[in-house]
Amino acid sequence: MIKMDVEDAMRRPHHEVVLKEDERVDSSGDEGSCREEAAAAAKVGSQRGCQENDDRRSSSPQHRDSGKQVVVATKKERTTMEADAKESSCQKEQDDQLESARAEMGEVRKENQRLKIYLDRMLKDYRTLQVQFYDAIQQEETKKSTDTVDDHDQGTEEHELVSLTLGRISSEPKRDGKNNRTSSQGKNHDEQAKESLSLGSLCTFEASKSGTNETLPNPSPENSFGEPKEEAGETWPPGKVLKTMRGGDDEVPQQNPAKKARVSVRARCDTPTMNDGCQWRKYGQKIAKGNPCPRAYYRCTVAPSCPVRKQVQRCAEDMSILTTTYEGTHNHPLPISATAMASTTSAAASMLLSGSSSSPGTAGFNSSGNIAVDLHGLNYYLSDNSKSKQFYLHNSSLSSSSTYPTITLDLTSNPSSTSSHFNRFTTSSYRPTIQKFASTSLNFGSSDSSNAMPWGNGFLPTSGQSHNRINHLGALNIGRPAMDQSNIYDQFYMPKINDQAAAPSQQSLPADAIAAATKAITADPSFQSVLAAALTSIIGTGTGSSATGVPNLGVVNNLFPKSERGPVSDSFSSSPPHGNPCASYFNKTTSAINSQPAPSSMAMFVPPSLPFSTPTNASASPVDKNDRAN
DNA sequence: CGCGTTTGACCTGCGC
DNA sequence: GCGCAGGTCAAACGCG
Repeated sequence: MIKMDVEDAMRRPHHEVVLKEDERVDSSGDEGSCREEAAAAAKVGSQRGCQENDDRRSSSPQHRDSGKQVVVATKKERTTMEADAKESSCQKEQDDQLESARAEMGEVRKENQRLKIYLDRMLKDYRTLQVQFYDAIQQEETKKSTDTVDDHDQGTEEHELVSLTLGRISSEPKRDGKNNRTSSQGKNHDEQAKESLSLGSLCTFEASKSGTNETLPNPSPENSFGEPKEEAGETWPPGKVLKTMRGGDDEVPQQNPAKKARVSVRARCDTPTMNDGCQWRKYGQKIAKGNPCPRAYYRCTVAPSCPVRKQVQRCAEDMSILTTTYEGTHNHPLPISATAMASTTSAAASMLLSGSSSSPGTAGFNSSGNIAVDLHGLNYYLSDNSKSKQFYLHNSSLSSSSTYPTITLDLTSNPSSTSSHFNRFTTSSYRPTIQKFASTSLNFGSSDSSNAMPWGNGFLPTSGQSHNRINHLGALNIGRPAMDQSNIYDQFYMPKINDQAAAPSQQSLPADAIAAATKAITADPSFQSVLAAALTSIIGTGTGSSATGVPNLGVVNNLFPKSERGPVSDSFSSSPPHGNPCASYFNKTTSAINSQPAPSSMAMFVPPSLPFSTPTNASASPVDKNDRAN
């Protein structure tokens, strides 16, 4: 082919050859072919020339005319020059190609820049619209809330509920006009949240929906989660900072020693610890006074300098309840599986601190203790300790943690309140119930492990199905029936992740259910918003990291050595004191936990797990009594 | 042998 | 100042 082209080119005028070669180069994109072609052309040309010369020579003896010899020589030179010219022209073409390629690259870069700008613009617009949208939604909720309260006879408890909602923007004007917030305020929240959490999550306080309609004291920006997260999560008492630094940790210096928030999570969990997606190393264990169950101390090992610690302790009165207390904020990218918990605790800590800034202990909450924190699409329903069993906010003047304001998220769920609260959503139709926490909710209260988040129990081998499926959903219970979640999951993840374990659930879904869910997703703006928020929080933070533990698209899992990203060995594996009622729990193998981390491929794409246990039973025992007894 | 856990000792803060 | 309790350290230990 090259030969034919070259021969053809030889017959053509030079410019034609150039054109032809351009075409070839363009089509093939291979500079080598051009060079090859040029070489071939030169070769052919020279051969022809030689042949011609030979012919001439053969005839030259007969024509010893010097003039003829000059003619022959001229012809020979011409042929050679022709070949050289062709070669040089081809090199020119190569240069041109390079130039054009460079120009093309430049254009592409410019286009990339433009796209980035465009994307930024879109994100901004999206957030703005989201805020506005939720404002509108909240107004609707305000209307409906009255009915909702009537529908549930645990109204009193609801007053005391606090909701931590991950990932949603719930800058809500609340039930009564007092707290109506303008969208601009919502924007502030958004920006603040971005600044403080880098999660794109927003956090606002929701006013009570109760009849008393106690509302937040008109949360000012600094009251509503606006504080830098450093204050929220990474605040350590001076002594602790010193200790940490003494210990060689690269402690983040900007911690505010004045504040140290703790977020305590109570959940039913059969496993020694809840799997929160993070890597922990146990560094101590102590029998705390008043609780025969030892308290275990864990340190985050995802990053050596990570200041986050957690304490794990069984509830003395209900061994199935595990209390996990988090301190600090991760200063490194987190595996997706850990982001939900990290952001939740961070949000809760921020909420607590922001509240305490104005009125220690309860400030920031409305007088009835209602708080809604919106994070990552997860709703946490909490209640104030002083009034409810579900949410415990204590200013630990009563306990050793007196210097640490602690917010407790009770996920043990009281069926009469939380459960029904959630059931409201889990039994709702596909159309999102525009209620207080409708669009996104974490189904902590579900008694059905297949519905519930895979925390804790969800990772037990027996619950592998739900574990894998929900895992991928990134702990997003969109506040719909479980089936919806499955569909959502399926739609978003199944095409990419061929998860065998998810198959059964998928199969169990009627086609029309899928269609309905699809329709709901595409038709319902709130749903879209929620999903968008969730996806944004996951995808939009690919750069990773902030101290709040922004997800890094799961890359983290591959960044660390196996020992660190491998199974978490959280356990009370130590032998409990003889006769210790906690023995059965402490002696439990950690295999369930250790087997929990998703396959690496999964971990890359999937936001697995909020490893809280899912309440199988409702009993809200007094909270961290065990914690504070001492 | 490396890594994580255990566990006694030590440090620190707080109340009396 | 002393004692108590929470929290941390680090050597010893165990497991894979």
